[in-house]
Amino acid sequence: MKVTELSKSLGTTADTVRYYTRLGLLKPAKSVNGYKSYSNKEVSRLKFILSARNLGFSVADIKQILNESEDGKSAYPLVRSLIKERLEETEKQFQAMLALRGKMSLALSQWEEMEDKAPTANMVCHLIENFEQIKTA
Amino acid sequence: MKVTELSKSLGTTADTVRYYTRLGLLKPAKSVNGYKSYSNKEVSRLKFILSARNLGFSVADIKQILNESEDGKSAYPLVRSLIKERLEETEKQFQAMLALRGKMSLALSQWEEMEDKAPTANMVCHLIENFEQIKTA
DNA sequence: CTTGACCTGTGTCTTAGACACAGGTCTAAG
DNA sequence: CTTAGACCTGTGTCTAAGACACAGGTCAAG
Repeated sequence: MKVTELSKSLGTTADTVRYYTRLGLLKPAKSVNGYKSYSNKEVSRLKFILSARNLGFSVADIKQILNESEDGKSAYPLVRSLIKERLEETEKQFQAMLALRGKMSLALSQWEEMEDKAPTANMVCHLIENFEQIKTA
Repeated sequence: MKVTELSKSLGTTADTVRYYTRLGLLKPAKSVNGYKSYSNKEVSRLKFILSARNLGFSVADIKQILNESEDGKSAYPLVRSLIKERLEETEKQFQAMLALRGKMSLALSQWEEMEDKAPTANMVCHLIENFEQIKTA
């Protein structure tokens, strides 16, 4: 399997495969011509990596997990603790986005009815500065 | 006003102020000793920048907005169209996070009851690979 | 006159790839 | 046999929004 071939067979890009290879997550053999050659085992690894990414693990997480399992250890404890961390982070980001979304759509709806106004000496854009003042008031 | 002074007075960091200054969003005068000196006008600008960041505008957006208003134009139309874009993006990211959060917490709850198992030849971590299979089945 | 707290510019680091580029390789057609 | 075009190679740079590091300059207090 060559790079593009592999990437397409799993629905990803050649650049992604190259990236993982650079990081040492995939270890293709070298063909005589210098092309990278991915075995079935590498295909499984990539499948794993993509699944894990999909589940919210970072590439660094995946590297750790792969290391554990290469030592023949069970990756379960690590996987559980990592996903807990990631879930907490996701939860925080989620709440932040929720708040931001609310703020943005409130601003947008307020602004839609207002007439255009030029900047003044002490204000760049009344919309934005006033919005913040109201909110914090 | 010196950098740290300014940053603290508006509840941000010196690095952030330096960053905006590097980008040309803030234009401090130079003191004799070479230190940057921020006027009241710069303080207002920073206040504006922080408000806009808070509302979801990117730094590049803000740069545009500042340019408009420096030309004495009203930034309103630009501000409205930018926030629409950003809101759409935020909405997409929000949905993505929502889905991810669901997937993660489902995985976590499933995994918590399972016993540790070592990796096998064709699977790095059964937890992850099986989870994806189930989901896509 | 030294110590410590502040400042300066500049450069590197972060994520997860995307994109570019110079050059090597393979395949098919002329 | 050659050449065009499609693929591959490694390497380097770019993204956002700062955080952090570092060598060196400046200042107030003791």
